[in-house]
Amino acid sequence: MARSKTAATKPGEKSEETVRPRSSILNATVRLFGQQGYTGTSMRDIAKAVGVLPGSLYAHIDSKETLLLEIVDQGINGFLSAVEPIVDLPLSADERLRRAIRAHVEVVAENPELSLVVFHQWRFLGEPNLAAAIEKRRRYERAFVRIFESGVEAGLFEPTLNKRIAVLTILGALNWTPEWYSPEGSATPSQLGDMVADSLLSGLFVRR
Amino acid sequence: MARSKTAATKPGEKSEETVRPRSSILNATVRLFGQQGYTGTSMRDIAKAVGVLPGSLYAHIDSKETLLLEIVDQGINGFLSAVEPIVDLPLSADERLRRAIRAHVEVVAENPELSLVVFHQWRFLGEPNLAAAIEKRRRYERAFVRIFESGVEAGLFEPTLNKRIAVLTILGALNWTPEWYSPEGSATPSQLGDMVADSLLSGLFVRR
DNA sequence: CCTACCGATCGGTAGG
DNA sequence: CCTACCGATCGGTAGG
Repeated sequence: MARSKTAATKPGEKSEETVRPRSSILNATVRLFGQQGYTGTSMRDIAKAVGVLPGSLYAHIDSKETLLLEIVDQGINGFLSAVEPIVDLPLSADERLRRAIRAHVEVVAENPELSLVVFHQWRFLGEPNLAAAIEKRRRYERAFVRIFESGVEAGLFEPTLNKRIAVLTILGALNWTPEWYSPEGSATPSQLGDMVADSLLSGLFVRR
Repeated sequence: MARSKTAATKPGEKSEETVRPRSSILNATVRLFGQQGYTGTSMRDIAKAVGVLPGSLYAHIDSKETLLLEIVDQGINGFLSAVEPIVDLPLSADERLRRAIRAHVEVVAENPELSLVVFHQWRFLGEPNLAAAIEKRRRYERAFVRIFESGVEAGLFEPTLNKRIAVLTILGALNWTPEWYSPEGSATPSQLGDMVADSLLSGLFVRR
């Protein structure tokens, strides 16, 4: 099995290693946390998936919760760095919202299991990190709020809509995408994002 | 099963019991499963919440998974029985969709924690019951598909929308509601449902 | 990364 | 519903 000790590689030195153990632990953990949840995954599950004995994991990671923290934090950052730059682009609000939705679906498609962890497992973080994760999630919501608000100000979006509910509706639809996204589908992530944007922006009624 | 009752009360006999132990176990379990998840909740957590020693729970329930099964099944049934009767009502598709959305939000508001369990914890059911739960979830989705399709057939809903994505968008927004619903808000569940329906049916653009 | 192991906690049961 | 307890599994560690 995994007979790959990379003692030959010193820090800073160029390495042609296949996969460094830390990354393969993180990858396996993302998959397991996504499928079974944080509390439903044991360190032994992770060790088995990596092909190592349970105790050996601790040569590369600090604790189960540190693993969760790294995954959730890196995961949220992926969404933030994809969507936040769109907020202030010199484009109409509907076009910016469409691009934000598309970006969101693309990030989900890049790693659906990571997205599942991001949306569902952050609750299990301990208290200093929990607050930080919640704050980052709020930042993400705010990006959509700002686009929506600028659309209302521009006279483009319906001002009588309840702003909070409208944004929560959009975010709900988006946060649910990792639940149904499948790489098997024929549509590209970008096309899927456009379809979601079509539904959300123009609603269901026939365009006349 | 579980014919274990307090010995003083015979079946059929009137009982002035305050809360029967079975119900208080189920109530506590819904709350804990909703907050900590199925795998994150121990039988000892439940026992403590009920005010009883861990072993005593088994006088009233069969197993942890049976508890989950009952909760998920009863929970899904609540959504199905609220929404399915609306599908074939002699009303326009948009009015039926609005009522279905309102009904969904009302069911969520009735017991947000139960809704969280229904939407997130069904994965942990074992195999005969898992398939049954998935089938019931599909039935729920089909109710919305049918309303949407009848709206397209009636020339009311936009036929160029991707049907599957449009319905998944709606369901995503709805399935996310227990994540943000708070009984503290000033709007009633029915009003909240209307706001969600406003966003989803007509989209964001100004009505002219 | 393995061997060997720790104390704590898990779901659940026998017998009252 | 309690007492008393079961074997299994948990996250994690010491020392190589």
